[in-house]
Amino acid sequence: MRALTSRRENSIAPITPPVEAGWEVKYNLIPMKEIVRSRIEQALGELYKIDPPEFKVEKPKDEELGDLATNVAFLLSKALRKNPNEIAKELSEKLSQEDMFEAVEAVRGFINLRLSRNFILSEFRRLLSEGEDYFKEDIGRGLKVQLEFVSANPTGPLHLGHGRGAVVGDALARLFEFYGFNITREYYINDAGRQVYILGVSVFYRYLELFGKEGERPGIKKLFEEEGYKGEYVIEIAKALKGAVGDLLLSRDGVPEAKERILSYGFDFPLSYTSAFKPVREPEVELCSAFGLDMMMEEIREDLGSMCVDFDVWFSERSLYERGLVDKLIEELRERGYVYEAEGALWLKTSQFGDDKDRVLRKSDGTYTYFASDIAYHWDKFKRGFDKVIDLWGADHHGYIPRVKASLKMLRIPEDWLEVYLIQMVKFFREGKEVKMSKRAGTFVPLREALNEVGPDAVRFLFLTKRSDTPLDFDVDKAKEKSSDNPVFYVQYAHARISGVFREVKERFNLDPEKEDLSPFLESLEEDIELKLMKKTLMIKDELIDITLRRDPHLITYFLIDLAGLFHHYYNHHRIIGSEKRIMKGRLALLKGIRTALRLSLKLIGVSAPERM
RNA sequence: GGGCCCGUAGCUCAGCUGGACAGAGCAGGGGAUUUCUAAUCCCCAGGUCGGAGGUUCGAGUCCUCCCGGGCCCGCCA
Repeated sequence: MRALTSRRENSIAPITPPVEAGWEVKYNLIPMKEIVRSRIEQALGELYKIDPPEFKVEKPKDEELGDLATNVAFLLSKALRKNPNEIAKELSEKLSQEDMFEAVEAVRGFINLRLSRNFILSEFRRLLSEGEDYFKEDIGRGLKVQLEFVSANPTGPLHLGHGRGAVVGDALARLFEFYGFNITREYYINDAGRQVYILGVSVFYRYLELFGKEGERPGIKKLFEEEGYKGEYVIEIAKALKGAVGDLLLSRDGVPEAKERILSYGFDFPLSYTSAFKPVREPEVELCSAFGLDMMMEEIREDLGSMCVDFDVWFSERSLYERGLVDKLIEELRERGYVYEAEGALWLKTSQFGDDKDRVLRKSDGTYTYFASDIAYHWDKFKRGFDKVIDLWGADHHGYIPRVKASLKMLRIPEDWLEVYLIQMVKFFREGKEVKMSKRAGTFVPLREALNEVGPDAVRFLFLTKRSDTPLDFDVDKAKEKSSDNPVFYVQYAHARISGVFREVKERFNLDPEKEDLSPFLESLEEDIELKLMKKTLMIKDELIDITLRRDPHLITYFLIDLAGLFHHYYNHHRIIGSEKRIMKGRLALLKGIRTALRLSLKLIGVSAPERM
């Protein structure tokens, strides 16, 4: 996911180790890279008596070089008027006295650090005793963050692109929650405006069709043919409607009775729009709208639910109008001098704040634009006291960002309060051919179809195998394959294998690795790969924090595949059961730590961690 | 015409806010299993990072231009 503003602007809570805290305290409070950073900073202070620059601590490209490396010598070379390599050498010497490092080496200006066995073992023991809390940090400190995502129009079923937004948004929400943010997941329902009327027309037309009477309402027929929703689902709604009300809606007089019938019919989903229904101009069409909205929202909720995505708030656009918030907003903007009238419409001077041109708030026919209610919506979010709002929009809305940002500036809302990320389209492939999606023609591939065929775990995982602002190809046939082409199974299998070993051990040795404290036996592990596995597992802490601050949840799938791969390799080359007792126990401890990391990471992307497969 | 995004191995994509010889999976070829699940593992191959300049000690990464692909540019939602 790429930020629209710079990463620095976007960062919520940079991890700044408390200056006054001693090393022992930090040792227990911050991720690996930060622990190392603080050691380097201290060494710099002692050596050169200077304020350390903004340097990097990162994994070297080649693992052979070390566990971590820093570029600090390059950055200091100007200030100290010294050759980077010379600085690196001096610093290496200093750092090698630390017992957390096994080796510190200066190579062409880089400083490569290898963590000591003792340090890794002590960290891993901590992981075993703390479980997933080991990876946790209170970065958010309760900061109120709202994540608005999906927000698909309730005029049709969710398609794959919405599913992608749901998965990315939910994963972000889970990450933020894990790191101490107070998260609200919100879905904005566009239940106002013309599209809702068109939904009603479409449902009503299909309803008439069921009685063979569509020809009797030429106005409805024409509108349906020109603008109606042609998808199969509209027919389903019409059928359900007919089931509940019979032929009552064929005459306008039947509308009040029809409403009562729907409410008492025994639908097992909430009928909030139907309950609130009040006839205005075309009661039969409007009742169809209300019932259509109820049924669509139910379907949307179900689809999201089957991917384990749920929202704290389902926010109705209509409610903004009912509360008079749109009018109030326009009044507010007018007072600030940003609103003017031209050609019978009401305009907002967004061009003053970076938009290409001014935008219409109220059309000359007196109705409001979607834009108007959307600003009102964000204004309302601000007034609800969120410290930060993150929106995930479909990529086709990208041109919309400048005008929303401009209007927020007019309302004196801080620039970095709103972050917007774009979710790119998903192309659907079946048998190697693309299945085109078009809502109007009704040929789009609903999310439900993919979920039924492929299953929620694979769908979620696959949606996170690519950065979300680039288009994604979704190949159903591949997704269904239970092969290594499908990385979700590869990762889940690693988890299932560990669980399998634990079951076996319980049975054969009456030893329960879940309950028993096996951490003292880590000492008996002497293979390089075992140390490597520990390091990789521990470094997940750094990865997860990074991913959260960068809002790049797709990277989770990459380190999962990486960790699972190393584990599978290990598993194929080393016996756990059958090795010497103390080694077996050490290996069980190792597996337990790995499993904790796998479980947590899978949980954060909402994928299940099966005990067996 | 303007704006946004993308262009890395035959294919699908990573590349951690400029750093050390450019990575993974798939596809292709060859091997491993009487053992804790073979949905696994091991070995082999492949790229002038779309092109050209520039900034820098250092560029796949930043800047400019060009080429190619996608999306968006409504008093639609």
